[in-house]
Amino acid sequence: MSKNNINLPKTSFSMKANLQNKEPGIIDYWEKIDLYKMLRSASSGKEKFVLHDGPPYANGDIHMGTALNKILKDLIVKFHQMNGEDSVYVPGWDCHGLPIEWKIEEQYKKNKKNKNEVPINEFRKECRDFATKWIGVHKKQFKRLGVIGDWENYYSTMSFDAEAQIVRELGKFLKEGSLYRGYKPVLWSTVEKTALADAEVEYMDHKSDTIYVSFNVKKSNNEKLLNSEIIIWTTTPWTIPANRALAYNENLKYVIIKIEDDTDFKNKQIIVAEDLLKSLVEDCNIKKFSKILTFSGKDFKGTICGHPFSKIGFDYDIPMLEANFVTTEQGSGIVHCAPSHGPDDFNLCLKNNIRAEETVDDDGKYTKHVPVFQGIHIFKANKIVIEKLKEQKKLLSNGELVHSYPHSWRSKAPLVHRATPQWFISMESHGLRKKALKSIDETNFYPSKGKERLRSMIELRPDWCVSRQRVWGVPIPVFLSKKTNEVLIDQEVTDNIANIFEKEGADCWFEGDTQRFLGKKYKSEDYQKMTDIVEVWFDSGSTHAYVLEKRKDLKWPASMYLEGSDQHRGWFHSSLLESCGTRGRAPFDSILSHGFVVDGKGLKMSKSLGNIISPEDILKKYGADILRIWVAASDYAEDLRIDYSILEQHAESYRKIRNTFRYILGNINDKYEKIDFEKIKIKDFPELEQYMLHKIYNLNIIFEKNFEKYNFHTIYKELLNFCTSDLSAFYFDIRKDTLYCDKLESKKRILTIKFLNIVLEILLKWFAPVLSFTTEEIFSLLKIKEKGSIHLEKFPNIPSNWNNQDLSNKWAELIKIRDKCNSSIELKRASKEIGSSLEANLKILLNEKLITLSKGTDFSELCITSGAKIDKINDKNSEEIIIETSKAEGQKCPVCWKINTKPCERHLS
RNA sequence: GGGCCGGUAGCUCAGUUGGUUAGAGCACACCCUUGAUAAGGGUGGGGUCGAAAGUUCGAGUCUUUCUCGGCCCA
Repeated sequence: MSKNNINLPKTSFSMKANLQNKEPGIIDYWEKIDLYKMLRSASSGKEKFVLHDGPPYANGDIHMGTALNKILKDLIVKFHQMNGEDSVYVPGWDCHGLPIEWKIEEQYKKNKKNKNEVPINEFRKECRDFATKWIGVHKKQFKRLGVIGDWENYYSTMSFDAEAQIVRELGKFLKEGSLYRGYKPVLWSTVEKTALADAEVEYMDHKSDTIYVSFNVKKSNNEKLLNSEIIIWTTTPWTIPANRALAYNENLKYVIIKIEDDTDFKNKQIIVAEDLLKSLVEDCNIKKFSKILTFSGKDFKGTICGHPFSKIGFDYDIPMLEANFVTTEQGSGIVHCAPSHGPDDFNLCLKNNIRAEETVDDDGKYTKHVPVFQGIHIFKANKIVIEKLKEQKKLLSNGELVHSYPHSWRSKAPLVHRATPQWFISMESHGLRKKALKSIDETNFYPSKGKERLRSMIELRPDWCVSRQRVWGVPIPVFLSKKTNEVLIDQEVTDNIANIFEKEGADCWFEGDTQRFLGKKYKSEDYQKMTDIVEVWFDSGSTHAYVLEKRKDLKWPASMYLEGSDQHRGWFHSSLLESCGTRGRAPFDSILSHGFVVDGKGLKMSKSLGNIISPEDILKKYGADILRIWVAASDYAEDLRIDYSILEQHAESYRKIRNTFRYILGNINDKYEKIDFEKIKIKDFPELEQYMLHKIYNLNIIFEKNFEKYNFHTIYKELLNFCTSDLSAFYFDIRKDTLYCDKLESKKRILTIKFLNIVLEILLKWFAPVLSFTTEEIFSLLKIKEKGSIHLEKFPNIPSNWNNQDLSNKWAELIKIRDKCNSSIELKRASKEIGSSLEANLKILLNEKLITLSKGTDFSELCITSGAKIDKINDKNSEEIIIETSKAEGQKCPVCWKINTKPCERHLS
């Protein structure tokens, strides 16, 4: 008589998870039953929750950041779905842009092919194919993570309808008048006659002419500066004709010296930064000079200078502007600014209302905007500039310098910054900045710090440059009048272009008849077609228009946009601006941003540090559910650390959760019985179960409260603690005796089984968004529904009558006594008097208050001992709890293993 | 270099408006169990809160500086 008489747990749910091999089968199952479609039809008519997918770039395998992003999205989508909403997720991809263009060009390079000899649409087709290929790869990888979405009907920025809608969106800015043509310096190759992106630039040594040039002070608030000349230093003499301003740093000290050498500068006063005086004096070979005075950079405020060529046609004011990019590394501490030839110069001048203009043309020749030099090539201009400066007695000194300088990766020719015509969307002309700031106020941010971050960027940003001189993208759908150089603004033309793109894709812009875009109203020979393309942030910033607005299964605005915190300057930003410009408000109600994935020490992952972990590695070693736990358990508001010891820890927690399920499944023998929570008569249950139901009630409140704030790591921690502390170490341990040793028909055992069914259902549902695979494994094992899925279920409704605060208070006291008992038992165990707690008998000494409280409580059951007696403590007023543990005497019942001097009452025969 | 954010036990996270010996789970150590068994239970050790200075009767919690790290910008 032993094992045959007891009810040991039995289940087909294995202890070992073997997730890496089991999960793909579950994904196949979801595809087979078409889970996404089932979800949609099951929740049709429900309130929609739309998490609009920010499109990843269709290029290269996914990394941890992408995995984090997609899993987090999936968690939120599933939480809302199980919350009873119609939670729709349509994934998308970002396809246009330079990185893909670059990859194709690299392939060309390998095959000794020249991009310029390939017809543009052949090249574009290769880009399209490349993106298509990676969409396929990504799709597979995302599905493997357990992400449920409309994978068949995904969106992409290169679909014809997207390309058409991008044209329409830009057309709205054009029509409104906020899209304008301006100038901005870009890195330009005069050899290839093209703009280059940073990625196409190689830095190599280059010998430059250097000059020290003087600018005379014309006006100043500070009298002592009058009659002096400001000295600047530059390595690009050819930019002097394009000079429009001088920059100083108000934190530097400057000095006025009087030159006494017998040169062009004899008896002239010059101004330079004090820290650079010594090197300047050496460089310019100044032998004799006297210091007049030193002053703070702040004193420059309001100073106006004259151009060194003022006498030969450059007769305009050169204001001095404050700029913190001015340093004392080299030069004179005052920087000459040509807004058409440097990004710093450009931005500083823009801030001070000095616009850049086209000073140099595509070939590298000065334009008509530059007197004297018009038609001269800039690379031949240095000599002439130096000569003219000498003539004007403005050249303090000149020399040569070998330094690192940008060159074209193709031709190896040196590059220049050159203001080129670009298309901008004005932040001010139609109140775009104001609208965007208002929208930010009306948006919920998770975490809240995102709001400030986005706001400060919008507050400060310059006009939005939406044009790029590239090939792979949507063309800027604009015509310029050849006669007047004016922009053609006609809604009919825009609509016409969009409609053609919708049918044929944007490739047709680059070949064939131009007349078809213009329609009958205009003649193609009168107009110049733009060849720039739209920058990709405008593409993805418009997804709300061609995805949210166009699809019937979605809604505008989206409930949420969710991306990494870098997207405050990226997609959040461009979507906000695009939508505010065209629709007057943000395309989202809320924004959730997450931190970056870093290694176990908080350092970013990099090849050189060798600390990169790929999702693929984790899937192979642990499986997707462990990765999902990592996401759920981490605080996404900060950076998320990951390494193998962290994963190992989560895998350990997973095992605990898995065994919690296994214990339940084993004891119900895989036979799940649905319990109607509303019909439960709570008072039928023993107090222990009532207390556990109260715990569940409380946990549910925590669950709901934290779901509202998207605090998944709190939810996960609470659920894990519940499994570990409340179930495994407490309830399960106590009820083993009932489950194993009571007869099947015992009322207590039946109620215990009933309770296990309740907990099973609740835990399955609560864990489903995180443990998408494991909960599905259990769900299908229970054979609850043919073609069913845990993901079609809703979160449990916990009846309010499970709440029982009085009972909870009482049990808090009982558990305190239990803890004391355990400590006492442990002492006996340490002294080797007993081993198992069943070898112990307890004598519990309590005050009267606690004795009353403990009435009806069997501490031998609670503490899993063979016996427990309660007695009055000697000192009446004592708050103390005294436990005396003794070794149980008598016979061990072969069934329940309790030791008693009398035969076991439950297991007599 | 600038803007923003962050640094609490080995790990993941809690720490309300500044107030008693800084918490949880995991990991670890030891013990028990062998009827959840590559499982389960018990007990216990461990942090002075990135560093320093300051405000205060009192600071993980406020201020300043520094340091380390992350994102964005230059």
